[in-house]
Amino acid sequence: MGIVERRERLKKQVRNDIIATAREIAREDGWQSVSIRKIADVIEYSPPILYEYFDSKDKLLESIRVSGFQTLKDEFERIKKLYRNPEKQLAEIAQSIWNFSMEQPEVFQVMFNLEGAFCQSKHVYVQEMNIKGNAVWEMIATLRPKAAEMVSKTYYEWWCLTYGFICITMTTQPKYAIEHAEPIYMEGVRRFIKGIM
Amino acid sequence: MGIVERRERLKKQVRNDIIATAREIAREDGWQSVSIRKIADVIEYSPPILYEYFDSKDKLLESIRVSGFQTLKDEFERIKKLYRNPEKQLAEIAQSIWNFSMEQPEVFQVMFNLEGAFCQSKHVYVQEMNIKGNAVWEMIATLRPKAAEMVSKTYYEWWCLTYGFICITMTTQPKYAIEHAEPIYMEGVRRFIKGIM
DNA sequence: ATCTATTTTCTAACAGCGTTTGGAAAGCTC
DNA sequence: GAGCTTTCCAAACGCTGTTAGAAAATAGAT
Repeated sequence: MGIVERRERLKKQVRNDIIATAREIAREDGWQSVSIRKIADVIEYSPPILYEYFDSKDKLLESIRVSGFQTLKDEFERIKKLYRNPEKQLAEIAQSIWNFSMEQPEVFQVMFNLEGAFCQSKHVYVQEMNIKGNAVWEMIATLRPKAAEMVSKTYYEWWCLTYGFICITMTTQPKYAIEHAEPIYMEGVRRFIKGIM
Repeated sequence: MGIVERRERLKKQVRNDIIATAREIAREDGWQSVSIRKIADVIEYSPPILYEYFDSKDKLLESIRVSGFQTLKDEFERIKKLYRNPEKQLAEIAQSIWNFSMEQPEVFQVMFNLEGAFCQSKHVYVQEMNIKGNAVWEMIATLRPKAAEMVSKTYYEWWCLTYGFICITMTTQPKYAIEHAEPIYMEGVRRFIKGIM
């Protein structure tokens, strides 16, 4: 009686195809030119079918945004377990965010509404940036005992440093210049970590 | 024979109205909901009229982007003349960028394609961020004599610090939290300046 | 003042977008 | 094979940027 299972497998497959296609188009021509109809064309279905899988285009983007944040969070947890030294942990996290944003720029763009990507649901990063149970916040707190408010401030600065660097590099730099920007970023990160110790 | 002059005045007036209306709508409902038809409605003309003033919607946004960069550049020059101390100059510039971005967020959004604003013309900020004749670059160079390449690196870091801070604050922070973020930013700027002296 | 030429303006349309509706087609159960 | 359910899509709605061509308003000349 594998009929139901086969159906569900197929459903999942199509759902993945939709997301993958959206990202492919975005990667090649930018989020601006991602449309329901184009995705439908590629996955060889009619446009209304997409609404069986996502309530709206916005919800489709939201799901990409959510899984982007999840990917990062998983990375953070992995690093947290892998290294004991918070200094090392933070440097590794910085590196992993950079890599993520350069390897999957289209996801990063959706996560922060960059470069023509536009997804309404703010609640995602409001929740994800929250300090409660946040790996980076805890690392900063471990680095040197301080009042929670001070840690939050430093956390905000960290956030602006890393994401700011990436956001600006992504937005203003041509592709060939990106590898040039990376060491500047990592040096800034190291200086930042040294500065708060 | 003031006929031609009157016509040109009127033309200029309408052009300004178009830009002002676009910005108003953007400020209230976001760039996502700025449309040619809505602008036409407000200025009480039919949609095709806008094409007498701008080749396309993109060119309209481009002109807002250009004048945004021009406003900042003028500010920079003003500050450069007003203060002799490059340390003070940089701090003032940081403050003026912050103020600009918080007072005219819709312009800042167009300048960097944030929050659903999307304008194709990259050449604008490629040119504007260029180090040639750039006030900030020169201030950093004056701060401490270094090789030009080192100055450019520091300039890039400055750029990422300020615009990164603003970009992230604008994208992730609710309105009420922005005044809270400003001192963190300015403190970061001061530390940055101290760090490169 | 009238007629013509020019400029200004708008109506109507095109193609594309996200989304919804109604029903056709296919699959499954009995 | 009949009846029921699920899957799917053609067509349409209202929106978008943009263009073509006709209408209206204006300017200059007679």
